[in-house]
Amino acid sequence: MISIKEIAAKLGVSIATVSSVLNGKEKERRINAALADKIKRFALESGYHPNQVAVSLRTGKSRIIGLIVDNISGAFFASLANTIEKELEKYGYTVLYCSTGNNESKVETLIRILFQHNVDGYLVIPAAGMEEQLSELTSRKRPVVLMDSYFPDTKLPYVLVNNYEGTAAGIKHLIKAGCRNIAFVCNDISLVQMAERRRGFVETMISAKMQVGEDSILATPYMGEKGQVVRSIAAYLKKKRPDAVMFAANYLGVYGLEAIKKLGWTIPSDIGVVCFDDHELFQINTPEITAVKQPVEDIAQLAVKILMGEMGIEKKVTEQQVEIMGKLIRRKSV
Amino acid sequence: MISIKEIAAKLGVSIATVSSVLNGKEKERRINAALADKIKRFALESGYHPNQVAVSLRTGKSRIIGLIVDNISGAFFASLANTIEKELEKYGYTVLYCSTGNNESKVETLIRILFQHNVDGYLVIPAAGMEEQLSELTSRKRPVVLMDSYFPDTKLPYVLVNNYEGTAAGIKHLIKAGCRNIAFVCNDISLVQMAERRRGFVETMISAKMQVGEDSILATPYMGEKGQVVRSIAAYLKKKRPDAVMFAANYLGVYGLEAIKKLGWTIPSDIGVVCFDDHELFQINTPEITAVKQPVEDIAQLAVKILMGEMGIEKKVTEQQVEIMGKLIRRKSV
DNA sequence: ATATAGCGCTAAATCGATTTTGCAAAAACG
DNA sequence: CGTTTTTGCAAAATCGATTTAGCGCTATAT
Repeated sequence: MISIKEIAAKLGVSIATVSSVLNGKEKERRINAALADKIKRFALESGYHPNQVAVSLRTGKSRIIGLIVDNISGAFFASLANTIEKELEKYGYTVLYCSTGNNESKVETLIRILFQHNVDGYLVIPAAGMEEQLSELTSRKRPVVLMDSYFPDTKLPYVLVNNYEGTAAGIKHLIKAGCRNIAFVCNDISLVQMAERRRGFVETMISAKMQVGEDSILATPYMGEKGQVVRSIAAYLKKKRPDAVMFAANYLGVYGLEAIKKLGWTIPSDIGVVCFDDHELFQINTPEITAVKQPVEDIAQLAVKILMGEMGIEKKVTEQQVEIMGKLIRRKSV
Repeated sequence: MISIKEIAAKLGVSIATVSSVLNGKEKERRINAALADKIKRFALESGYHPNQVAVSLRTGKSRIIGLIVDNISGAFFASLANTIEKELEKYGYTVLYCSTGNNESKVETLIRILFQHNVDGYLVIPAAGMEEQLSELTSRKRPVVLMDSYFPDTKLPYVLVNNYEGTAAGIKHLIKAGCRNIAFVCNDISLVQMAERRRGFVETMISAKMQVGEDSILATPYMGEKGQVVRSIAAYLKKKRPDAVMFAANYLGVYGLEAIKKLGWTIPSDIGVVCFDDHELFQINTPEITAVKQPVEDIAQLAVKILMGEMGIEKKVTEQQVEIMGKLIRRKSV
């Protein structure tokens, strides 16, 4: 690995001159064009690439973006990460991926490590307990953009699907199909997005003048073991006997399908099904399951764009707290 | 962010003393215990953490491991990444994840970027075209460990499932269940692992004195569009009419299930099914699909261990090219 | 009597870049 | 011709750490 020092020595000039030329400041520094050319040519031929660590130490920038999620598994994340990486590459940035594994204590360590590596900006799927640290980051001029969820009390930029309208679209679809006794299965996470989906369900039902009460909603524990969740859904459905059900998350939909299978019911004749957030399985299942698909790519793209705006790499995006419409994919389950 | 310089100034000692103490070299450098304590206490109280970029520039180490894959989607990768991150955390290392997106030209750039960030070691799911660069890395004392596949011509360490034995186990399971006309569906990738699975099929069939010929194997194009692959599998099965089929990859299994559904055949009465590599869907499908599960966690753990050995962090692992047995998960499809 | 080793710490070199300042020589000016 | 400006580059400071060499003195060994 050749360094700038060696180039300078080989050409008999100072490292300052080499640095200036290679950073395109030859005009500004009035470097002789012939000399500049010679330096550029030599750098190219010798395969010189600046040591990023040294650059980072001096400039405080790293050309690295931290992507923080609680868990890497899951199609949502996979698709998100792919798009983000693709987008960031356009700007010459690399992704440093970290998962916090639902572990609050790890969050602090993690963010500190990234900060000490001069990570320039952060894309974050928020989890409880990181609010403060993320605000701290922004105040230290390390922009943060949230995805998938947000903190209601902060002004941190975010991009996510419109949970309210998405759920409403699903419910309206069921109503239009003639369902009258609609149930809603969600989990007990106290995050904003779940509350919004719930609100979408309740308000849509009310404004359609349909019956909706406490027993229209099942909130299963989030961290529950799979079998348990399936059983609780089955028990709920058996008691409630709805003619349609909407699941508020894709994993709930998957479990729900198993519950329905266990009950021996047939979709859509015995029960109509819609799920918020799509899942690979829904395309393969018999019958295929109607779902509200999250615009994952749009979310990722916009998040990157906002981040780049904050970092001064791109034109600043003024609308910093954005909800994007999801798309109802009509299949065979209604 | 307080720096070592500020600590030294505040305590009226030299930077070197602070550095020695905080790096646990107080004994070696015979630093006065009282002074050492004072320094440690002050560092703790002031929340000092060394700037990793500066450390990296000086030492040439970064405490970062690069995880290079071609594509982040897919359950295999997700599970792998999770375990790797967990293991590396034990050693105080962070993962820098990068995907090459099946793009040969990106590989070079990517590896160079990582190298310039002083990435200490590499965990790689190999793809064509990275052979040379990875060898280059090892010769520059940046250890590389491969997972999932390997390069037959290099001595790079690797950890992967025993493809031959795994396939053989699946085929034997079918034979034991009474199947006589067994088909094998693989893809046309010219990577070692697929060749091994194929060999596992053919040799097991032969040694069981069962008929096996050209028409026992379907090699579908890898990059094919989903619908096309499904159709080609369906056409093949319809013509061949086997009483059992083994799919050589989980995505082939998923497509295969669709093909079988399209043919209107019932599993396992019309056709027995085994798949190499498990998939979430296989547990949910009716009937559940028997599969040879890759020991993903074991692979990840061992790969990390070998890497740490090469980096001198742990005792060197002598067995550097390892194949781990997969596990046949008996379900309802045979 | 001289050489060596130990003490506890500091000064300075170093990693590889960027950036500010400085300084001759050449050019322009009066 | 003497002075100021401009030109074109070099020297040095800087980022924040690690690490080697050495300071000046005393105690022990040769």
